[in-house]
Amino acid sequence: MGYTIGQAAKKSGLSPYTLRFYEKEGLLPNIRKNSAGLRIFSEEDINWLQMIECLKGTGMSLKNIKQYLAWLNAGDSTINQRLEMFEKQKEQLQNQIKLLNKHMEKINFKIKLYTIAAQKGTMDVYKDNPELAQEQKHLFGTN
Amino acid sequence: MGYTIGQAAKKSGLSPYTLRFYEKEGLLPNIRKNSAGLRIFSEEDINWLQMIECLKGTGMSLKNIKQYLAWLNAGDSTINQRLEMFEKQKEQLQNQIKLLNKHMEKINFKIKLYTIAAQKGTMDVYKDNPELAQEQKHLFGTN
DNA sequence: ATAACATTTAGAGCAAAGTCTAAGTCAAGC
DNA sequence: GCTTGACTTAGACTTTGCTCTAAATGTTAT
Repeated sequence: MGYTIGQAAKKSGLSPYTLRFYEKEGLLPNIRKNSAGLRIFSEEDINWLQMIECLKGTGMSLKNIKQYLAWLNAGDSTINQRLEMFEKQKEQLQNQIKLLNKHMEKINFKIKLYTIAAQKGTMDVYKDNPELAQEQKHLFGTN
Repeated sequence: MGYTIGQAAKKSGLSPYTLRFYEKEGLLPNIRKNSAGLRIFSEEDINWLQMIECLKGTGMSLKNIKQYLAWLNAGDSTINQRLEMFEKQKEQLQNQIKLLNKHMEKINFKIKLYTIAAQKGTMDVYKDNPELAQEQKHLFGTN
């Protein structure tokens, strides 16, 4: 029926330091304390930590997460702001994934290149594999 | 035949401050200077900046990028380290993309939820849409 | 009942990655 | 020949997000 800070840390993958820090910052309101003054994290608190991880992991700053929390606490009058926030976050996330896929292409090319180079023991691979030069230019060329 | 720092900044999307900072940190070796002492960025320098962006964008620290640069400069004897580095980076990137897709599911759910809530003007949406509660639990439940 | 361990607080410290300031140089346009 | 604007340097400052320290208190196992 509730987790200590250490247990919550394990469940969430964050450190106890981080959890205290988040509480200090106002990102974890309403954490209960037991008679000895120890924080008791509820299942709900753990879920909220997961939401924080989701937002943080998609590039939202703690400051903006705090804003979202404020809207949550403000009730129904902020539904539209919250919807708008998630829509923006979605768009941003789509762009982020697109960008990462582009990065993946470059990394895959480098792996291909270095695999050949490793076999030959030299970076001088273009003469035997002229198509690599083309691909290189396509992936990295700026003009 | 070469860009000033301002032009290179525009081309790369970084600020002049950042470019100077990168040079100070040793991430941009061999930047030429003209007779007046102005930095002249070559096409190659711009391409290298793109590679930095790729590595940084996939979570590599500047310190590790510097290590890669050191391997590049060391020549053929470091081909295997570089290959290994890119393979690790690829794996990490795959995990990152997987995680972002999970985050995307949560965000899509929130958009669905808030869209309904916005129509109704209240967060009390579960009674009319009991399937949402299920989905919520599936996406956010911890046990 | 004592050692070992987890937790509490306030506040200091830290690492990463920039970002800016100040004082000076230089080239171009009016 | 003077102003405007981009550039130079060294070095200080900022932001974000933790991470740790110290001293005290509480809990658990032996």
